[in-house]
Amino acid sequence: MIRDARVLRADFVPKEIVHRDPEATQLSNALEPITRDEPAETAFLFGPSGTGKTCLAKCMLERLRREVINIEHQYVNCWQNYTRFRTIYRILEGIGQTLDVHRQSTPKDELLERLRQYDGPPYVVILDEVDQLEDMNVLYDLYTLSNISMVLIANREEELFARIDERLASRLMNSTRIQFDKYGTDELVAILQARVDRGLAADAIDHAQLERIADAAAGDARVAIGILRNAAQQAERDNADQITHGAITDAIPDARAEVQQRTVETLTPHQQQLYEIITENGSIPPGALYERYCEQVEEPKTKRTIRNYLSKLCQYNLIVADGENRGRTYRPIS
DNA sequence: ATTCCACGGGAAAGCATGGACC
DNA sequence: GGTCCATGCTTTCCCGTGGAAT
Repeated sequence: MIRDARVLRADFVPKEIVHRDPEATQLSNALEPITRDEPAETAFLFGPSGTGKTCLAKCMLERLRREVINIEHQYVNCWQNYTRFRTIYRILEGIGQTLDVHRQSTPKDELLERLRQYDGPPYVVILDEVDQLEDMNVLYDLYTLSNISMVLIANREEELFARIDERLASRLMNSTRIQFDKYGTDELVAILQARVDRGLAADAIDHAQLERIADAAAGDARVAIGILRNAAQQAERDNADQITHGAITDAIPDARAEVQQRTVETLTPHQQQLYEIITENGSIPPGALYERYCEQVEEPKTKRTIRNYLSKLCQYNLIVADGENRGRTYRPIS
């Protein structure tokens, strides 16, 4: 049934990107100066999740690396590396400069200094989920490094630029901004088909079934591929050589929940407790929430800390805060 | 008008980590 | 080994702001 499990993974980067030609061309144009040994234009990729931003960025850089012999690149997920230090650390890692960087020998900006002294082949950095950075000033620092080019990925342009300060924003005026829209059903089917061809046995699944998956995924390729993967794994467990209708039906809620579940697991126990209280109640005002939390937890943190947690949960799209100040309530994301 | 509650920025304290030095 | 120390990160404390309830 499953011939190549890798292509069913969400983070698999195909050689050819399906249905993103205009976007690919724009990105390619932004990166093109590199082939002349000049710094690339800063490129922004905006769009909802599962629209191929990360995939396209990785794919294009891979291609560029094949064409231009000499180029370094590094992918940094700012969700996991949201502090200034970690972001820069990861970037240094991409050029193997971290080995002897240790806390003690790292006065303030030794890290950035090292990047500045970098003197190798053109270096392109992909900063994914860049809106998760706690301090956008890193972008300014990175921008001032002429030997490093950036591809920045985020969901919403306005929200990101609202957090970028004036001087950086004005310098980014001439950057390339590429908008990604949700996939249509046909496009999703084509994406799924490509994975099926490479990853599954022939006849494992038919066109109508792919359409059904595509519909359920509502324009999100990551979800679509997740459904396909779960259904295929189910079929494999059942020793079936075809994916059944039932397997798909079962896989749909799983795939949606999976993304959220993974996020929840990255939270601390206290944060998870808060999230649990909120999901159990559906909607709850801050006062009651804090009370419940104190009841359920051995050594409760301060209210202020809980506010920090809550805003983190909001950022992670696990909960929403309705209303301002006094009238605020928290509820789980639907 | 006053009190109450919550928000969120900033400073400071606390905690864990891992090299330096003995 | 043991102690010291700089650093990054988390948590707490302090406080100004602002809307809602009294």
